Formats: sequence, structure tokens, C-alpha cells
Amino acid sequence: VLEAAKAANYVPNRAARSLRLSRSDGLGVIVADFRADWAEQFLNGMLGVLDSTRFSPFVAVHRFDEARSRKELQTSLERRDEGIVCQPLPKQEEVYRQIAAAGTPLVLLGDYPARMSGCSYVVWDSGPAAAVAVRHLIEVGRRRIAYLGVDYPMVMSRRRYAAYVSTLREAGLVPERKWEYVAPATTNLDAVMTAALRQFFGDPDSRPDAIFCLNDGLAMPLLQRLEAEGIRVPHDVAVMGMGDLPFTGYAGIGLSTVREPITEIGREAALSVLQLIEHPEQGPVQKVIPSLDLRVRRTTMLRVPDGGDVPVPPEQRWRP
Amino acid sequence: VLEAAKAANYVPNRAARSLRLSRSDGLGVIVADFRADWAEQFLNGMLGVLDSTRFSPFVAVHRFDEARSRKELQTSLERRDEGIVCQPLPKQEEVYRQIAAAGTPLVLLGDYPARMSGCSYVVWDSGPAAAVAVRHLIEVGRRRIAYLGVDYPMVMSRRRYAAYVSTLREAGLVPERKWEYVAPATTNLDAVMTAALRQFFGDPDSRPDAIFCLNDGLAMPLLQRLEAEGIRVPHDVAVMGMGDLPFTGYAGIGLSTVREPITEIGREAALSVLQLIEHPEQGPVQKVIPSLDLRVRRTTMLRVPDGGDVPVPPEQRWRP
DNA sequence: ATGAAAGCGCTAACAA
DNA sequence: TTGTTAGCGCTTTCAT
Repeated sequence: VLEAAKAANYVPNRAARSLRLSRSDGLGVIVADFRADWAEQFLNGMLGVLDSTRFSPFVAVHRFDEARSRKELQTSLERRDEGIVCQPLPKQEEVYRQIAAAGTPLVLLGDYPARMSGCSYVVWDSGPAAAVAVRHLIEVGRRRIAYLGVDYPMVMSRRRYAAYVSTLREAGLVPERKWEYVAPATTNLDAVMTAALRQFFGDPDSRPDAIFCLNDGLAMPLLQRLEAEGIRVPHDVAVMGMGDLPFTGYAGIGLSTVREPITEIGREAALSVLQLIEHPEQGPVQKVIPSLDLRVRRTTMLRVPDGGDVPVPPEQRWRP
Repeated sequence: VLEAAKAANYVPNRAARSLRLSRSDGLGVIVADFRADWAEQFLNGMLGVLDSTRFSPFVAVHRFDEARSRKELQTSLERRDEGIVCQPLPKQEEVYRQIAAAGTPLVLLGDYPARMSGCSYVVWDSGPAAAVAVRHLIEVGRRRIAYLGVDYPMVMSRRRYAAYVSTLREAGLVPERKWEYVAPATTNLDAVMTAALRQFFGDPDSRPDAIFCLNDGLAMPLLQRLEAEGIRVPHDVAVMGMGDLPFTGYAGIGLSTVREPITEIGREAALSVLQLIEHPEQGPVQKVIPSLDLRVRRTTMLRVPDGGDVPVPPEQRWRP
């Protein structure tokens, strides 16, 4: 019989199977996009766990678009995915709440909205990491440290900003409004950088000597623009990112940053959603993964011939 | 009635719908991985077309692993996806043939195996592009041009190599065995670079003065390693990539390369699979997309203070 | 117009 | 052991 099936090129029909078993063996995975290897590393982590289970992920992107996010979430529900894992978007709290209330396990990735106390999430504990980053800038002699962020009203993003402020204060420095630029949520980073540079460097008497960026995705185009404007990094201004996306370590870029444990987030997200599926009664899973893994590179330090890295001495730095 | 449905949080069941209609509205999309924004750009192209149709893509990765590729292909078949789009892998020709024979439209991306005359594909016409790249190296004064490739027995990859050889010959140069390194298919690029550098630079009397890389994915770690070994780019050796992956253009990297029309490939792949679904009788769709878009950057040219780019003069170059 | 029923392909339970 | 059947949720057809 099996031979005949093979001979006839029989392929079982998953829709029928899933209908009969009322179980799909599928997990919805909705990431922002496939940029800069974040999804690559995340999925590696997830697959490491899922490969030995009956589940397989359906990957989709929301591209920071509310309508698309809603559509993909709906598709996932219609497909009867047994769990959903997604990078959250603001203004979707209500949808997330509905999904969780309807009994589909939902795990948020990387950040989570406030006022979602009952929801599950797996995030990098990036508040302390931001403190490490800012402290590094202070240790290499910087005192006028600017903040470049993006308007993403989520808990961990806010903690990074809060860590920036409190780390400055602890060092006896005063965070200044003119050295803070929070971009509207947009994909047009060119416009963001133009506005940020005008604010930071427009007045020669109050230039910052370092810029702390909310994430590497902001730091990279910033470096591009600084280079184009002839502002020397790290001499005139040091730059710190957050995340350690793979190519930031390339010699020619050398962005100083703190490593986000992306693969671990993938692994833990997979474990969390499995846990929610198998033991829904045990309530939400909330994981905060530490990583204080500072990567000191060219954008904050000088490489000296004998092989070490040193801070840029004050006399080599920009002055009005 | 609709109100009651909404109130009861009714969500239609896709499995049941697909079973009844024997039509899934799904397309299988299997890419190698989510590295270096290839899949990002590709999917942008696809979504641009698919968003206005009833189809939505199911994205999966094969990670250059035959078993995983087979599994994802099988899943796609079981899901009754109405078409499949995938980056081909060697040794899967038989599977591709079976799928196409069984009536599921199949479109290969980026490259295709020889001896698959009846299959559909959408590829970059990278042979002429490779010729443009090699000619650029010759024009900036390089004469000892090495080839760094990877063992990927597909038509377009072979054409790039063939273009390398014939472009050298046309310029009166002789391709030499010692300046050719073809890596085994592996993800361990570190080992590949170690072996390649030993072969190219081991003998000071026969160093190449340029390296033409099959793709940017090879060129990036090569640059890394050259930097680490203290071999100056472009002074000692010029480097050309192929593809123009987004971050290769960052100021600090500045990889000279030729642009692969990735978004166009995504768009055309979507159109092709739709065409195959709607008009299967019209036979395979084979699209070869031109792009000779040379991006001249730091790894082949010197930036001079007055704003232009010039070749490195011979006296500044390495000699034994 | 509205309602009833058949059937998509599978699996599990039950009958022989 | 082997064979038969009900039913998962939907859409279409056919009957009322």
C-alpha cells in the first residue's frame, strides 16, 4: 500500500489533517523585517529549539506597519497557529490582549508595551546595558554626551533612556535638552540624521563630544552622515550603539556597542511559547535576559601602533 | 448574525476553507537565510506584487542544508501552496523536477542548475556584470587578478567565472591556477579565508594585485582578514565584490561591486509564479535580468582631497 | 428568499 | 487484524 502511495506521488494534505486533529503544528513568527541579520540570528535561536518538536514556524514581517501587523496576526489566527511570537508595535496593545484572551499563546519579542501586565515576553535587559555603554563614554573622557533615540513607547526602550539620564547624573553630569534627539517612528533615517545633526552641531559653542544611540540601526546611518559632514569619529565625537549587529564589528566600521543576546532571545522565545502551549494554566512567561557585553571599538577609542586601544587625548579633540 | 459572530470573537478557519475550496492562497518562499538583507530586499519586491492578489507568502529558510530544504519543500507541498519560489541548492534537481512534474509551479531564484531545461527561474544576468567588474580592475591598472569563488555548481555562478577568464584573456592577461581559489560549500568562511590567503599571499614573488570575488558575501570576510593581516586595500590588493549588499556601501567599508537587482528579482519572481499558476499551459518562465550597475568605491580606488577618485599609482603599490 | 446537505482529506473510534 | 464511519469547519449546490 505504501508503495502504491509513493508510486502515485501521494502527499498528505495538511489542511485536512489540521482540521481533523484541530491542531496545526504551526507557530506564527512576526518580525519587523529581515534587516541587518536580526531575524537571522533570532530564527537560528528558535530553530535550535523547534527542530526537535512537532512545531514549525511561519515567518512573516510587519515592517512597522500597523495594518500589516494586524493582517499577519489575523492570518496566524485563521491558520490556527498554536502560538504566536512577535516584535510588538505601539497601538496594537488591544489586539495583543484579544489574542491572549482568546487563548492563543502570545510572546512579545525585544520589548513590550507598558500596561500589558498579563502578557508574556522575552527581552534583553537593556537598561543596565545602556548604563554600561554610557559609563564607557564617560570613562574615555567624554562629558557632553548626547542621546539619539526613536519614539518607540515601550518599556525597555524607555529604560535605556532612563539609564542614560541616571548614569550621567551619577557621574555629576547634567543631561541637556539640546543634546537629546528623539526621532519620530519612521523609516526615513536620512531625514532623521539631518535633523539630529542640525540640532547637535548647529551651534559650535555647544557641540556634544559623544552620541549615545538607542540602537545600532540608528548608529550606522549616523556614522555615515558624520563621515559625510567631515565630523571626525572618535576625535570630534564618539559614537556608541546598542545591539552589536554583525557587520558593526567590521574593521572599517568599528562601532562600539553592547551585544544584544539575539540568539538567546530566539531560544527563550521558542521555549516560552512551548511552555505556554503545554501549560497555559501556569500563566504568562516573562523573561529578561541580561547582557552587559561591551564591545569597545573604533568609534570610541584610538588604536595605537603597539596594539592597544586608548581614549582620544583631549588635545586631539574638537574644540570651538 | 455578523454582529453575533464578532461578539463571539469568531475567526474563520483557513484549513477548513482551504480543504473545501482545494485552494490555499499560499505561496512557499524558501530562501537560503536572512543574512545581509538579501531576503529583505527580495521580499520587498515580492510583496509589492503579492499585496494586491489573494496570495500570501510563507517564508522559510534552508540554510544551505539539503535535508532542511527537502523538509521545507515537502511542507510546502503538504500545505498545498499554489506555487513555490526558492533559492536552489545543488543535488536537489530531482526534487525540483518532481515538484514541477506534479504540477506545482516552481520558480528558482538567483541561479539554476544545468540540465533543468524545463524549469522556471528568475536570475540576475551576472555574467556580463562580472565582466564589467573585472574590466574595472584592469582599468585601474591591476594585472595579477585573482578569483575567489565558492563551489556552487549552477549556471550563473559558472558564467561569472567564465567571464573572469575571458575578460582577462581579452585584455591579454593569463588566468593563473595559483590565483584561483574555489572554496568548498561551507558556512565556515574563516577557514575559507585562511586557505585563500595562504594560497594567494604565501609566496611573495607571486602575489595578486587584485581579487575578484564571486559575491559580496565572500568579499566582506576577505576584507576583514586582509585588514587583520596588514595587507592594505586598495594599495597592496584591490578587492571587487558582486551584489552590492546594503552595508557594503558604508563609508568605512566601501566595497567596490556591481549591483544585483534583488528587488526586481523579487518582483519578477512573484509575477512569474502568478503567471505559472494562471497559465500553466504556457510553459516555464525564464527571466534573466540585466544589471551592469558598477559601484566604484574604496577597495579599488583612492579618494583624493579635491573630491575625485583615482587609481592607486603603481609606485604606491606593493612590490616584492 | 432561506435552509439543508454534501463533501473536501484526514484520523480516531468502533465494528466485524 | 482489517474494514467502516463519523466528523473537523467551511462553501457550494440543491431543495424548499
